[in-house]
Amino acid sequence: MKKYEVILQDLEKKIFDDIYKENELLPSENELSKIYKVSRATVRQALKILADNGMIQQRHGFGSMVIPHKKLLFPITGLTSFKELRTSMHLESETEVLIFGTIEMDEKLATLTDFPVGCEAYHILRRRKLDGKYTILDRDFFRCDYAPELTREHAMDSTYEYLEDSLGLEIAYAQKEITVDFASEEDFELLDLNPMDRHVVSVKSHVYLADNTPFQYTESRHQVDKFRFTEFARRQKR
Amino acid sequence: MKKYEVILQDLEKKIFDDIYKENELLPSENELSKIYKVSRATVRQALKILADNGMIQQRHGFGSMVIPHKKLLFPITGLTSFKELRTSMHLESETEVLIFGTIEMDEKLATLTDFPVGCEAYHILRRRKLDGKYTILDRDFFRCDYAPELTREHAMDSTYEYLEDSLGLEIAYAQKEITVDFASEEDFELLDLNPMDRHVVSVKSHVYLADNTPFQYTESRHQVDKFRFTEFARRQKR
DNA sequence: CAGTGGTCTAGACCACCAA
DNA sequence: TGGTGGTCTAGACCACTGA
Repeated sequence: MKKYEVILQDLEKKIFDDIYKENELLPSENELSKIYKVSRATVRQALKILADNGMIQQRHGFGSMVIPHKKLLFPITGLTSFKELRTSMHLESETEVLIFGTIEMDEKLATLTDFPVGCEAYHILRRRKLDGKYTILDRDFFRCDYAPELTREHAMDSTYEYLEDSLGLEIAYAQKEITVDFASEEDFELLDLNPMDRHVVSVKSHVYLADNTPFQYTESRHQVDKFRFTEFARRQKR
Repeated sequence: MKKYEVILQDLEKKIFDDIYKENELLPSENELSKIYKVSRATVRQALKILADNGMIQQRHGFGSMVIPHKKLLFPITGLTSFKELRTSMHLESETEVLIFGTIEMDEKLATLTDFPVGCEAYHILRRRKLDGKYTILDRDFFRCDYAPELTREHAMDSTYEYLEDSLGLEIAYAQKEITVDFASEEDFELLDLNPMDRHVVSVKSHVYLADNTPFQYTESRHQVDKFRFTEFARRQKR
């Protein structure tokens, strides 16, 4: 493990365990570099990540203050799969695989997914049950050439676990879009929507590998009253 | 201007101007440090920001590749005010100030805004017209003790310009939450909602200053079919 | 004022990638 | 294997905060 990762995890744990309390200062960078016996640059690398994740607020000439976090619930900033979400929220849930097949990208699908025309992809439709109600419908496209031998069983469980741990794929980043769309016939058919609801929340994601290959396209359709998205955002420098 | 900022802006411009093209590599860090006559660490500081903003993808042992960006529309990651949004989208718009007053925080309001009980705050209600329709309703609370002499005129224009440029307030970060709520009577009264629509998209933000003071609370209510949120997200390291 | 974080340098070694 | 980015060091100077 890298030095800055050790420091990062230690600081995270101490913040979580209230050794460094909300609205109080961490030891100074010089002190931390003595404590961990590393250079100040290494300490700063760990602190930068804490700041990016909204755990501390660094102030020039003053110190690094712990941002209050106890009142916050689950922060979904970044790529978060349904399974991670479920476990972090401690909710009962079930996943049902409705479609598991492959499909070739025609012009229209290629534009949607950002895959090349003619590329073969897995097409997976999954339904998620939360608190006994069908709440989320996930449609996924994975490129076959990068994820060979993906099975129905992987789809039931966590696909990402298989892709990252077993195949060693490096998922790098995603471009997401959240909109509110009209509920389709399929939505009404497969989800427990309130008949009065005309809309669902749609979360569309293009997912890319470390080499910029478009690898996955997902659309997630949520019952409107069960949807919640939170974000920690730092003010853009101008 | 700091050296890394000069490099950052130069690289941004060259990416935007297609001198460094999509899916091609930037010069290596060693080359860049020769080009700009700085240390490699300074180059890396600029590259880190480009990577955070989704402009490049860095790969160990390979190089920094320009992420395709031409197909992307407006990215709203971070704190983006209505005015910035409007100008970046080149949309016609108007702002109307419906309420401009002050209010003292009782127990309930204090919990909502995260301000201390008894604290005095500006209460501003604004309506935004897009393409001739009333589309967005913004309710703002600003702490009076940090923003003295905020006027109706500031509210008509950009409040952030006044707060940051004139008052020198350092807005640091925000915690945002997006949900779909039932449209209230007020929403129906003040917005051009489709009578069939029962919902609006609600974006709630707590905004904090550099010293962690809760300074602003905003709720923004959007006509569902006009709402769109996009995000660039890097995969969490595990 | 002494102490803090922000910027920057000139090195070093390593892990990774493509050829 | 040579070049790449990732980590790390030991310094330096500066700008900012609070007392």
